[in-house]
Amino acid sequence: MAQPPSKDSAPTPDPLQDQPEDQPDATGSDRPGQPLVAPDVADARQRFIEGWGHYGPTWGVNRTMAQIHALLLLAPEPLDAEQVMSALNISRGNANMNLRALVDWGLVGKQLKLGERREFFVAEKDIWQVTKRIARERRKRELQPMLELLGEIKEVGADSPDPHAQALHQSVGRIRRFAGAADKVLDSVLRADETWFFKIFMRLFK
Amino acid sequence: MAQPPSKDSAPTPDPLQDQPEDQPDATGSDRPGQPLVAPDVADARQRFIEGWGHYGPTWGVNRTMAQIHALLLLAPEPLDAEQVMSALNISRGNANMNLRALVDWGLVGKQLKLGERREFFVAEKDIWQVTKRIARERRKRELQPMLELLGEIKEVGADSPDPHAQALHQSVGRIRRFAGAADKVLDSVLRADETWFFKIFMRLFK
DNA sequence: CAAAAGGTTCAGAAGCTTCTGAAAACGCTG
DNA sequence: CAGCGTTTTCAGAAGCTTCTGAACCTTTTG
Repeated sequence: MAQPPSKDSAPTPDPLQDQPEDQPDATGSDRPGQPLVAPDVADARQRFIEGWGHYGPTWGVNRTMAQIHALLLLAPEPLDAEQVMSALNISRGNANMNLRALVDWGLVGKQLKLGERREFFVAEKDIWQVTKRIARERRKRELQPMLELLGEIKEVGADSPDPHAQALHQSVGRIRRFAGAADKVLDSVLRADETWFFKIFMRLFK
Repeated sequence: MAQPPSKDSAPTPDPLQDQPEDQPDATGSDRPGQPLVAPDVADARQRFIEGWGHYGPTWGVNRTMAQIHALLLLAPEPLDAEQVMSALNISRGNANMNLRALVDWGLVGKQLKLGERREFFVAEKDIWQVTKRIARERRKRELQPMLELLGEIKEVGADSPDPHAQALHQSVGRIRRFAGAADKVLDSVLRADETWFFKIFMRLFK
């Protein structure tokens, strides 16, 4: 995180490869430049999981959590902890911890099958829901505390002649107005029904 | 990053205090519950810088970078490296590195005063510009590579009877459509003129 | 051109986060 | 209530990121 903006002029920023994961490519296909020969399913899965894991951290979930989420997104049916562990080559503790975190975030649901003691996990597959969940969390954890702080100091320096005090007061004011607006926007969007939201946006930005 | 959603029911999530920074409170004011006695300017500055630094990482800039940015946001006039170093108690190397990163991100500008060899730094004070810069960077670095990956694997499994292949194909399709829409929205917003954007939004979400 | 002032670099230190593996706890079922 | 399959916990290990401080480089000026 926080490298400076890519200065390199390479048009393709970076192949999403992360850790090559010594699980060998289950296929042997060596995808050529042309998309004529479609890469095989297992390969695509792998690439998706790596990509999702790669960008997870910038959404606020760590890499393993994101990989588990990706795995579950692609699973046609619920998986148990054991399956997650072996698919991603992670330890029991790690799997348990991150699965729980995913459940806490509301990105993954626990499912109990009758007559089964194991717990199974299913990902929320509706990406819009996923986005809303994350946005909601981050609003609560980041935007709102910041707003509160800004509210507390918004009057400071209002009527001081000192340029430092004035600069403070003005900056805080500007930021507060902006953050307040953003908060309102977010709130509306998060409350809004998906189709309503999309209808408006699709019209505006098509 | 990536703690699970706050389960604690405490309504005030967390005082933005981060590192108490043994620079003693420059004021001695002990702000009471009521905002009658406004906290003093130096105290407010400090709190703002700490808060900004605290949330920086979730925006993609690290803590020190965010603190420097905050410091510059509140400064009535350009600061040089020395001032940044002593205000935040960081080393020369650290200051240099993070200042440069801020310049690369486009969040801070270098300013040369005539007859001065030192470089001075000014923050972009327009928060909407700041937001756009960050959004633009992240779009380029995260959204677009992901879209490219999704494009490459979008056909995989399309006509396979295997449920794994089908699940893959469907998930990838859903995510790709969503990401594509998000990308278009972002693009429009980023191109758009500030006032235009705000006009529409303020109308929609007031 | 020597000294001074400022900027840059980088190897190692410090600090955080995440992961592992093993032990403990849990909760059925016979 | 013993045994078993499963989940949870946690101390230490591993790995990453960031920070420091000192050496190095560059530019200006007496």
